[in-house]
Amino acid sequence: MGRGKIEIKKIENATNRQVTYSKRRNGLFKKAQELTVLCDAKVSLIMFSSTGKFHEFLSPNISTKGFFDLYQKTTGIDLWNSHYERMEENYRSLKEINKKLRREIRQRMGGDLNELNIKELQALEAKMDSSLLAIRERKYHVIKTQTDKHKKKEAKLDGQDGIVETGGYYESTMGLLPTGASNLYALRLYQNQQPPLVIHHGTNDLRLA
Amino acid sequence: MGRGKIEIKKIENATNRQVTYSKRRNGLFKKAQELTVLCDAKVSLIMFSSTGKFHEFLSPNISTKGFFDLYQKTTGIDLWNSHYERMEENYRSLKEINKKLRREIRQRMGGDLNELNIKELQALEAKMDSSLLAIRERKYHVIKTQTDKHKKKEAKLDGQDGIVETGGYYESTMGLLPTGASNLYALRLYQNQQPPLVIHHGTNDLRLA
DNA sequence: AACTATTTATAAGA
DNA sequence: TTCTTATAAATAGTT
Repeated sequence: MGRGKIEIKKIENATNRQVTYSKRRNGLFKKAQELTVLCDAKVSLIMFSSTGKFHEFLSPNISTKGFFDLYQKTTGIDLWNSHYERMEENYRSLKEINKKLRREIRQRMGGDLNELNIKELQALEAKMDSSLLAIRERKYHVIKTQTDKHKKKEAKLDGQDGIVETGGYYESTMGLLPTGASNLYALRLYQNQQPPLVIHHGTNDLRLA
Repeated sequence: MGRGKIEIKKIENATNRQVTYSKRRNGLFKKAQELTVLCDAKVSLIMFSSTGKFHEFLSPNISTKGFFDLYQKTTGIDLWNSHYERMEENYRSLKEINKKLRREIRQRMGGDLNELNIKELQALEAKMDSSLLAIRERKYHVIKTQTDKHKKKEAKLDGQDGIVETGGYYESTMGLLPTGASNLYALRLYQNQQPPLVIHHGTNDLRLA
């Protein structure tokens, strides 16, 4: 539609190509706009020129995000959504577990005890008792071992870095996670996730699966 | 461009609108196709009719996923990606914290003790001791209160549901999370997230922020 | 960026 | 829907 008919194949002259791109792009956008209005349709039109320039048209009655969601819902094409939702679910689950683990610890430290009834208190007391026993046994064992070592080698005790190191580890874990990990990486991360924590209260023991 | 000029406003007659949609859709696709070839451009054209019917054109030289990635890369528009990445980051962080919380609990229960040195063992023992004391105190307090109540009212003890209920809660939390939550919900979820767990080892107390 | 001769798209009718 | 065709609109090549 012009002074002469043209064949539909790549325009080799770069300048010409750019001009035609510009003209036809506007034409396309206008048509998209008209279709939106005339037919009450939702249209998304995105284009990149051969030089990488970007232009976009989107019906005013919808957001890009909404359009994308609609696209997925309609096509059933799953680019990332199901993964995303599973991750979201897992995220919530982890948060919930975390909350409970924290409460567990708090109670074991003697806090939040007014949330517990007698039966629970007794169970907790018993557990703590046996735990304390195990800790003492272990302590004596370590002391004995080290004392033996000491006697044998006349060497100093080493290993003073335990708790402090652990503290540092906690903090670095919090703040220094890498950003900008790719989605593919996330997918792998998800697939390698550890199995869920299962806590058996029936037998009154706490197993960490 | 037809037998008569038309005004660009919504076509009220549904049949007419449908016909026009169909015709103009084809026109748009043809133009998009031509632009792709003539100008060596990448074009994505997606449309939904007012009746919800879906049609799409995509340049043959790219995939939908690739197009979307290109879109994001070029525009820098952050539909979900930064949210997604932050969530991913948080997810990893939570997993890490979870792991540590579990270890914390295991140790408080008398397990994994061989990871600790004497100093740590002594600190743990002391904490456990004072916790046990607090638990016992609380237990006696509850017993006394309930005994008093009992004497006053001649009523039975209630509240037998503590541990069992908690166990059930754990399990339901694991398996019965809702699926298909919307992304918007996820965003809110993220924004409402609790602040990170901070554990101070320097002062040898464990605070849960 | 304009102009304009042509080609192309399409509104209305069948 | 699909075809037809008169007419509106888009645009290729030119300035």
